[in-house]
Amino acid sequence: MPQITVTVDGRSIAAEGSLVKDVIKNKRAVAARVDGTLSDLTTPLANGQTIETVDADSEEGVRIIRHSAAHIMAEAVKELFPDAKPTIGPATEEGFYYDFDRSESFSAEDLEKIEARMEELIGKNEPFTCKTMGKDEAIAFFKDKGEPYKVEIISDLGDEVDTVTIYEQGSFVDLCRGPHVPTTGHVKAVKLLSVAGAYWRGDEKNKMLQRIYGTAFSSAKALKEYLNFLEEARKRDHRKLGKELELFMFSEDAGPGLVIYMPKGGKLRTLIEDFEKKLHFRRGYDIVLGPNILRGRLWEISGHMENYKDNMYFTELDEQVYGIKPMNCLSHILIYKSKVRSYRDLPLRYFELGSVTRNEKSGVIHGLLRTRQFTQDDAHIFCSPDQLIEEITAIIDMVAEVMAVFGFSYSMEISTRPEQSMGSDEMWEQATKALKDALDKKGLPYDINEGDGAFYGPKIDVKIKDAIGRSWQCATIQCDFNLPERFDIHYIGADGEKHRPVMLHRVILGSLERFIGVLIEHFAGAFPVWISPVQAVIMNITDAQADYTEQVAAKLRANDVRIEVDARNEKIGYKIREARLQKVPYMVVIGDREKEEGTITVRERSGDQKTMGIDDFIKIVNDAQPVI
RNA sequence: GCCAGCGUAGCUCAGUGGUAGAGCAGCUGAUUCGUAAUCAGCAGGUCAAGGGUUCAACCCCCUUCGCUGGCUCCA
Repeated sequence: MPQITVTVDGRSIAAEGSLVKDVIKNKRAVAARVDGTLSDLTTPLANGQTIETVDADSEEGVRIIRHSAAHIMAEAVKELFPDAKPTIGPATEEGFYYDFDRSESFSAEDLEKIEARMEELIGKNEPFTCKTMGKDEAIAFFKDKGEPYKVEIISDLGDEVDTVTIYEQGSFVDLCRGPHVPTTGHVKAVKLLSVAGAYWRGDEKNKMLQRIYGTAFSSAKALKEYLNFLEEARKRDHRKLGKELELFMFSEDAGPGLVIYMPKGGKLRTLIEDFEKKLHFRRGYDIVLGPNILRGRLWEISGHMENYKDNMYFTELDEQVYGIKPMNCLSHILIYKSKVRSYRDLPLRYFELGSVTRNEKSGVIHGLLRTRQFTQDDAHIFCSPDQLIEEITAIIDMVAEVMAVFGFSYSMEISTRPEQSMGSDEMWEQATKALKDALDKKGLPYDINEGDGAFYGPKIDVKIKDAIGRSWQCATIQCDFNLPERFDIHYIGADGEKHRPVMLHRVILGSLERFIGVLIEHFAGAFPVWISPVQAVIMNITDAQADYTEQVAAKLRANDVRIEVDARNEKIGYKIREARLQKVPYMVVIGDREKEEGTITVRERSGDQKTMGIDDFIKIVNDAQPVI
């Protein structure tokens, strides 16, 4: 064997051995990057290669572990349920899944059995081996094994592909690009999580398969951390907290996906709305209000009938069709059209806390995060083309400002033209470019999300990140050259000629329902003082302080502090416990000492407390209001 | 909409083919107490709804509604 030299993790060495694993010292390596390509450790070495170790704990390493775990699961499933036909089984952000075609579905007990079998297979430390096969040979191979889905996948590969790789471990063979961990024993911690239906190739016209979700990690500790995270997420679930904190409810009698705000939720939402109204007035927006139903004809013009009809509800009045609005733009356009506009009037910014109604499929409804009726903090900006970038950047600034107030970090992406859409390619290009230019000008990074724009224009989506690292879509900025044309709106330019304005559709919080749901989970129900429905519970130690407690309460109320009084004949510990469970920011304790001194004792959520004058406390609460 | 699971008191949950239970919350009384649950008593349910099987159904079967986890879709 000739002597060869390779570069391993930046160090040039003479290779001893013939495989990648022979030159890697790292015991936790699960795979390697060979000249930049992810490869198995069993890949043969060649002279001059650059090899980088992929450690089990790295992001790529964990992904490979999960992918291998999916194969191990498929092996276990095939052993226990020979009739199950494997389809695909990739790693995902947080774990892996494998889809099977099987007439019966998997039960929770089946999952336990499969998981137990997986543990055994991992214990056997079976090697993963990779083979290359010609396409026709592979098709014959999987046909012979009775695996039609694999045959379909291979058959659909383009003509430029003439070989495929297959991986084998134990009794299981799968079509797979790899790479995989060297042996099953490298999957140190695995857990099956749930079963779900999933369409073959994600198309609802196709057959429904059985998907098993699981996750795997490089260590038992990492798995435990993940399970703790799931537990934490469950504790923060806004549906649970919404009930416990009496913020909102749903009623079987009212219908699914229809939020009913209870007094505390109503207060919370009103506070957010008040904040937004003030914010928008200050940023040069006008507040407008449109009707909830508009003539069908108008939705024809806008293109909704053609592109959005499935999401809309319709009603009939005086034998005429009316569409219940799924978006707020139409009345705003009508306001624009209500008189001749001059270039001097632009930009016009119309803001509406508009309730929209959309026909969401029954299966997608989810608490406040996905409802059939919700209220957007919506605005439409009509401007001249040369004002466009400036307006977009102003919105981006506003998003930054608002997210800072609520304490969210965020990232952005641009969504481009979807299949179902209207308008010319030039318009779309122009609109997409405007969005990109605005972000570039601000020097902000963004991803591209191909084909995910609105039917009338591309958009910038803002994904906010919550306290436990999950991201949520809230703000969106959409650039629209289409509706101005469809509604034939214009302004008179300095040249005395008619010009077409551009329209920006934008929301900052998005759906107030969704945003409130996210807020609940982000803060785990312990809202910042300024939006807490109840800012303080005033509690007396005994009846002896009842009069003074009422005086304190009256003064706080008179100074806009949102309080509740707990004057029940209960021990102070009991009152504190309840207020804590309700996540109230401040508890105001009043005993004989406070009564004599004319003070109050303010206890924070943290348990810290301080005796102070009533005015001091009023100042603390009022100072919690964000400055905008 | 599709696949799977679930639906018992206001809430969290036990329960069995033979006419339904606990804790908390609620109500009443006692206790007047300094930082996460004072004690006692009382009351509370067409077991999601409708149909079927059975001598008998909360339990088994069917249908509908709702919820949960996914798929598809999306603010």
